[in-house]
Amino acid sequence: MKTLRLNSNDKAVLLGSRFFEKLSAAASDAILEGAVVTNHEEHDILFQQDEPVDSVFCVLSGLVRVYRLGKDGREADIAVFPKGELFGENAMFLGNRATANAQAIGSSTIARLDSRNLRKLAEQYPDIAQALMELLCRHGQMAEDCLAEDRLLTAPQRVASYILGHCPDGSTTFSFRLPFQKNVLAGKLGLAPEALSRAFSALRRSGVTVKGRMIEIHDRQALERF
Amino acid sequence: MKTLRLNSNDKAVLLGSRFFEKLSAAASDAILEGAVVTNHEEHDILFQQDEPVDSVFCVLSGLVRVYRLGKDGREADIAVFPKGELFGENAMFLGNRATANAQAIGSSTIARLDSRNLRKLAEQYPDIAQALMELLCRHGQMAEDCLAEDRLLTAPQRVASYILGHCPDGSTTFSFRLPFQKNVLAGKLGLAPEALSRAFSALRRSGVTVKGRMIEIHDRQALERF
DNA sequence: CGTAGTGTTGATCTTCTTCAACATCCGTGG
DNA sequence: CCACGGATGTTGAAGAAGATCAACACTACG
Repeated sequence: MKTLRLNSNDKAVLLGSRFFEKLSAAASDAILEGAVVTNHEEHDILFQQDEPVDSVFCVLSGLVRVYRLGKDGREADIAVFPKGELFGENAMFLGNRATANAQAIGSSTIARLDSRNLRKLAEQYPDIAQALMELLCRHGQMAEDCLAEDRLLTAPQRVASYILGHCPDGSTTFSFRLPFQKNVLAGKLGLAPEALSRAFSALRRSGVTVKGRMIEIHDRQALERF
Repeated sequence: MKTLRLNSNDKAVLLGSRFFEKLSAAASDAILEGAVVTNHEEHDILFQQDEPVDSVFCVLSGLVRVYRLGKDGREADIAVFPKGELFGENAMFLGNRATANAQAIGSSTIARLDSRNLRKLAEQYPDIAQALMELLCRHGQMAEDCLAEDRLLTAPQRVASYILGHCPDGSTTFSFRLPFQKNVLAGKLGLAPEALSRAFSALRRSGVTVKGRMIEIHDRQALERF
């Protein structure tokens, strides 16, 4: 795999991300010092469970799916990360071993930040430590949210919840475009693609229109009650 | 609720916990400065979703269940914490609001560490920041593990996995006592109590004996294959 | 225009929940 | 010490929710 230096656009994406936004320029520069970029085709594997990993990753373009493998080869998605999100930071605290697999969805550009460096910097800059804690917390929260939704909600309810998550608070009517294929959404929600399809059918009766990747919500309240 | 100072036993439990073990005495003292202890009966609520929380908690004795509530009142366990475990640290990074509920299982003693103080100390002592990151990472990992197991394993497989988690690596035969009622285990595994019961029945045919809270494994390999 | 990839629908099967009945365990008070 | 009652756990039967498999539709793109 060819590794490149960051170009200015890469840098802009990184600095605009949740992780970097509160950091001083000095801290950011120190982290990005030595960062590299790789390009990936659809389905490329970025790292695999139990293998050594010495970077923290950031999606510069495209999408990354993080998942675990079952003994039978089935896959369970843990998270899907869009442009601007850091991931793979867990390995840093667990002996530099990945606890999951990561795969590019569509062709993607990925930045790699040296985790040893990041760790050292976290000792030096309290801001970086703080940013790392917030990152870990967000990711923990994401997993807990998923777990709770899986256990409390049916498939159509999970889909409704996902849709509502994209819907600004005030509005009763709203529409948006899915940021990825339904395939991927199904995985993220822990559903078979067929189940997602059926869930959309069920929601259609509650004022949700689905055409391709476009979702229209005609009655927010109805969805919330679902 | 009556709040007490830490007694020497309380301190011993805290200092022996995963979180404190790598900290210097100075750091530990600084954190425990101003810590208080509360006693709770079974089912007491320690904090509730969306309510302000300004402490990080530690179980000194007993057990604590962290869970979310569904719209219909159903509950989904996120985690169960035994003696010596810190919890509730997420609120610290999310505007001091709890994102879940916490409840004592059986009568329990709980330490409360001021989160504002802890946060300040994390800036000052890199060790503390490091310990916090490891805590967050562990808890995130726990949630991801649960999520993956929920999605990849059937009820008997999840129970087998739980049992294997208590079984030292080398042994083929092993026995241990459940650290809590089956009720609680069911919740932790995301199962109805009946499903847990049936899972134990299924495992009995693979060399697992269950009598009260005692679990005996007669053939580790058989369990792993399950 | 044809083909591969993606999504939908139907039918069936498995798994788990739910509800109800029953069994077992345990502490309390007679 | 025994008897009782409540809590806890087990078992059975019915039902709901999803998974899976198969067929088909739609779309995109060469």
